[in-house]
Amino acid sequence: MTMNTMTIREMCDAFDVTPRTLRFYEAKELLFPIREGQKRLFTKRDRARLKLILRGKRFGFSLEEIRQLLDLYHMDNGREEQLAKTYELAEKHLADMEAQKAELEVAIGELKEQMAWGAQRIEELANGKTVAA
Amino acid sequence: MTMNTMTIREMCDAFDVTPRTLRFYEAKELLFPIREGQKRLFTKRDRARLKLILRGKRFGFSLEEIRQLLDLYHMDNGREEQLAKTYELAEKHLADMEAQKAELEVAIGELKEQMAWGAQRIEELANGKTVAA
DNA sequence: CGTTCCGTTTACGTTAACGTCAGCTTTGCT
DNA sequence: AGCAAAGCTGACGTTAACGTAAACGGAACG
Repeated sequence: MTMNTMTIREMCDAFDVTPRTLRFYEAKELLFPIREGQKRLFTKRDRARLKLILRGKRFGFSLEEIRQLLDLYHMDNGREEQLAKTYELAEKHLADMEAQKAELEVAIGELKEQMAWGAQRIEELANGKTVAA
Repeated sequence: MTMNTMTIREMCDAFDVTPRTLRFYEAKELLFPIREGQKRLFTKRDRARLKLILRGKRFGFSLEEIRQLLDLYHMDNGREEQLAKTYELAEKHLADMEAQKAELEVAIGELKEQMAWGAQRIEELANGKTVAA
């Protein structure tokens, strides 16, 4: 059967991060690799979490924010109170992300406009040069 | 006629930043307020740039990246070479932003799924409690 | 005319997210 | 047995993006 855990190096290669980063995330309680003697063994759960961590980072969330969000992905535990709070947090982040998406669309539109204008300028310059030459 | 420049405090109120931030951006050559004696006066151009800076930050670009991108928004100067380079840079950023948008859409979808699942759990808990009470 | 703001410069402090280095086991070859 | 590679634990260094404090200048007000 396929080994269900990965060494730190395998993780680094798979996710393109350094060992330091993985240890750092463990220290910050974002990952919980099990120990075989001294060595860390990363489970499927760790891999799922790391994937979400890296994604979160790309969207500008802090590690602390991400840590809280990750609770959403193993909601199976925790009592009602905690569950509800986590859910609220998720709602906020969802709103955040949708706002971000909307703004991103605007920004993309504007950038495209600018680029069209820039392309025009460049073409004009090219023509001018050709003619002048 | 409406005064075309703003003091540092007016800027802070308008954009919700601190004076320190504006001076910092000036030091980093992101803004170029004119001077009336000692005091800074921010022009319409500065306001447009600041708006773009803050937007860029929300998308996770560094100030240095933003500074380079800002050149795109006053492309009127600079010769062909520089123009082309700036254009290339813009293309990269555009690709970046579109990739970010795509990923964001996936992430939003997944988060929604998780939240639906979480809502289900919460409801079950609520029902269980009601019955048990 | 004193003081209270607003603004300025200079400079050191801070936080997040790692990088880097030293020194120590453990493990796999040979 | 010997030794290099891989991992581990501190612990200090680094960068970006400001925060914060000290010390000063002009102007507006009672």
